[in-house]
Amino acid sequence: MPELPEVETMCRGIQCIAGSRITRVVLLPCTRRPIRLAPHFPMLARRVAGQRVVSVGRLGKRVVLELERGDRLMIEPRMTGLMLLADPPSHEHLRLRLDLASGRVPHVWYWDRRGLGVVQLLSARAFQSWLDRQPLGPDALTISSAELVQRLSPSRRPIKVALLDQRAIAGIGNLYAAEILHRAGVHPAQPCDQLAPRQWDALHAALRQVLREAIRLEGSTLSDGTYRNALSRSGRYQTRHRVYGRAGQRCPTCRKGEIVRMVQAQRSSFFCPVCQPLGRD
DNA sequence: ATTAATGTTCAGAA
DNA sequence: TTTCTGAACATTAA
Repeated sequence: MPELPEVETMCRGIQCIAGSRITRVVLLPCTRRPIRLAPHFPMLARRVAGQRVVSVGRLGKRVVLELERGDRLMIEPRMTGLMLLADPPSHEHLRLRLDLASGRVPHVWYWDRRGLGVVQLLSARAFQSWLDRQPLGPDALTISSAELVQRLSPSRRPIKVALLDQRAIAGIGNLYAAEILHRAGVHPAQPCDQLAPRQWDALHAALRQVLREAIRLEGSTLSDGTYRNALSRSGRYQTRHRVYGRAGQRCPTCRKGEIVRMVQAQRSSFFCPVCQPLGRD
């Protein structure tokens, strides 16, 4: 579930570790199976000890810790991964602890309730070749209107499906795609190559508004309560959801339409048929 | 007790 | 080249 706003919140929350030296990496026991680590992690883990954290950054939906020797600790939270400064809420599943020699906090944790996330330690070269192999699109938070149109409009795919394609644009997941399309008044099934210029403008504006507001409110904590910020506090954007997870309810914007759930690319899409008519306006 | 749903990425096929 | 399908992951709600 962590999408751009949640991952951005994690990065901001642990920003204070930048400059700290990692004294050791501890993989704590978990109830079932270990988190999915790169196969060579145990060997490379020793490399981490003693290195200073140069920067904490976000790459799409991933957290990237840049270390002083150029190594990157790349964390992909997938469904239930979290970066925490506070102690993890339970002993279940993966806990990766980086002990810090300096700074205000002694440890930073990666905790993953279901263990679906991926943690990789990459050398500078491996990181570069990963970037070459896995070209992410421009970040959704900073993409320009022209770039959005240029990258998405040639496709015949439904706009909802294209928004989820990280090579086209990086950071958007299922939840925010639904909210963005609703705010823009665009039907999720509308083919990209059939959006009118004014719809692209609306989409670009909605993209910025929704993501910025979601970051301001520290992301969305759904009913399962898994997602938390670095200090273990819930996000608050879920109170602003207008369509996501609200099938059958009246649309809070127009108060006329009933939110519909449909399946696209094996994912749930939610939209209001009144606010989001199919077609060019 | 079984099944479906959940979000994301990736391998492989059309 | 582009687009689609299915698998994998762990857990829980139905």
